[in-house]
Amino acid sequence: MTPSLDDIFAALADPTRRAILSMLLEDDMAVTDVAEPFEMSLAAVSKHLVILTKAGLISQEKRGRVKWCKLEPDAMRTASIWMQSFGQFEAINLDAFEEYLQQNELFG
Amino acid sequence: MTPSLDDIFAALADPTRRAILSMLLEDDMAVTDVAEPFEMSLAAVSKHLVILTKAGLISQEKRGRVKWCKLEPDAMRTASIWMQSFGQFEAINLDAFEEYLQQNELFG
DNA sequence: GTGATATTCAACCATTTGGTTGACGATTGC
DNA sequence: GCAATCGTCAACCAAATGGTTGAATATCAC
Repeated sequence: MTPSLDDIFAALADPTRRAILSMLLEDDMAVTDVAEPFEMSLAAVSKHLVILTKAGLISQEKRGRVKWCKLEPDAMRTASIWMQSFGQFEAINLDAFEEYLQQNELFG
Repeated sequence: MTPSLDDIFAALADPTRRAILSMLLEDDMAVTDVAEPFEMSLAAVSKHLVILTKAGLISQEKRGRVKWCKLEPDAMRTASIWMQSFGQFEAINLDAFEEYLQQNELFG
């Protein structure tokens, strides 16, 4: 059951879920720690994690009573590749790209 | 009102809408012609086009009684740039990146 | 064993989504 | 002028979404 573009894009359409993915970019996290910054119930965050897992964007592994969440970049790459099929990236938006790089301090 | 990532990803999450975008990659099209291959009402397709327009993925221009639909790649670029951070830049257009670096004389 | 911690489950709710149909307002061709 | 064409609007519907709460299930620490 490889995740569909439907599932991937739908998962990415929610700001809470995108925030979770950004958090997991730093490091793997337990469900409770993922939920901590959000002003919603743990159960709600748990549901978001299920959606992200079904989309293939993260994986979850239970060790003891703690369930660890891990980013899985392949799914996002699938979506990215679909976008690239539009073949319009020769005119990539360099301003936005530069802004992105600076915001993320990837340049010294 | 610049479209949000919410709007863009939500718009991309539907297979009908992705198919419409692929069709518009070929050429600009009238609403009736966009709707022709789909087994749903014209009104339903018209709604999809509204969603794509609000997401900034297409634009619509009325000439006479015909409304023409045109692909607008900037919105997809916005989403693509957001996604790049999750793939360690493997999927980015390296030619564009190199051009960017040279234009800004960050290389010798 | 007992109590605290980690997480999900189940039932519920309001709102959104994706579709239908029929009527309607423009615009065109003859 | 009038009929046909293009597209949207309005009302409606079923299903999905995103949230809540309280109970339930594991697991850990002591």
